Amino acid sequence: MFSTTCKYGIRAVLYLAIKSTNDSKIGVDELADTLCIPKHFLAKILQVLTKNKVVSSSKGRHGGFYLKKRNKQINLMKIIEVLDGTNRLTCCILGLETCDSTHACPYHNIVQQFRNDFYQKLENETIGEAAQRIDEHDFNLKNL
Amino acid sequence: MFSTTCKYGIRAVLYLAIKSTNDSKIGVDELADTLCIPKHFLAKILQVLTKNKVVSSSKGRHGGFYLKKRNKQINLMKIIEVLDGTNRLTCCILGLETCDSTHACPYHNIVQQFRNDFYQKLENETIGEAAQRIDEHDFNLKNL
DNA sequence: CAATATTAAGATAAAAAGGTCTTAAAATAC
DNA sequence: GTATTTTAAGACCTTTTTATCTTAATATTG
Ligand code: FES
Ligand code: FES
Repeated sequence: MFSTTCKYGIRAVLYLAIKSTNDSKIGVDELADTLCIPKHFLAKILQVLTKNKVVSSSKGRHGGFYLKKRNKQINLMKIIEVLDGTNRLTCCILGLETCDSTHACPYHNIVQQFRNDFYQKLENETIGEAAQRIDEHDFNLKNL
Repeated sequence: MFSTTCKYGIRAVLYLAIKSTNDSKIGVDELADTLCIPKHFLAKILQVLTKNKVVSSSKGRHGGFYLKKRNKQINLMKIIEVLDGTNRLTCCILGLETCDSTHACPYHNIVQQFRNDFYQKLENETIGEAAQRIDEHDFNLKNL
């Protein structure tokens, strides 16, 4: 469904949304350590996300990655678009060229309903809202 | 969700279920051609499926791949197990080590309901039944 | 300004997935 | 039995994905 890159990216962004503030940024080391993600790989992912204005960063002492208010208003789908492209979520589960109800494969109908819902959630929920939801329900982001 | 291998495999098996009989087997060439799948790659996939008794084959003149009655009674999940392993469908969508309600990631609940349904379908529907359903509703298996 | 901490950038490597080719083996038809 | 057709098997190549490493740039602190 998501590439490993994208899984790492989503988890990192959500973690930042919960734990970082403008005054307390988080370094790649800590982030990679906490979330059990290969450090250099995560660094690269965060660079891409930074370049695409999904996360913010600052260099030097007490620097690190963090989310500005503006970043928290971005919706989750944006992360996926940046890291995986949009096609990955919408293409036919059996790999057929077209995926729509007029060329439905045998599993299209079963899959489509769910995908619409999931898609909606990803498009309508901001990073900030997701973070809040995670906090409230104590959802998991780490490999414990 | 599925690997390319598995997508090809599923489509090929379902096509065989619809079109082949004991007396009219289908060669890799025709199969690959019809379904737009790289020939040698498909051959390899079919070998694995044959070795695992999901499809049947015979060599020589008028040989090819086909499904025996027994093959048609196998459920779809078997194909996936053979080609992708079972883990791919059940693991956490964010890549966390454990995926269950007590260690739910932020999307576990949204995903789990669908996965259960899909899983059920794959486990409960035999290849023969799927073929019949495809025939009835004219579902698509080819890249037209 | 100098020392230091940290991201940015990009080259490189390793592993996995996807795809091709060649030869062998088997079954059938003649 | 021989020629032919077809799968079986496995070596090999290519591309994509995942992961690592090195150096540069930049900001902060003192
Ligand atoms: S056509 Fe296969 S999922 Fe839509
Ligand atoms: S814990 Fe993430 S999908 Fe189940």
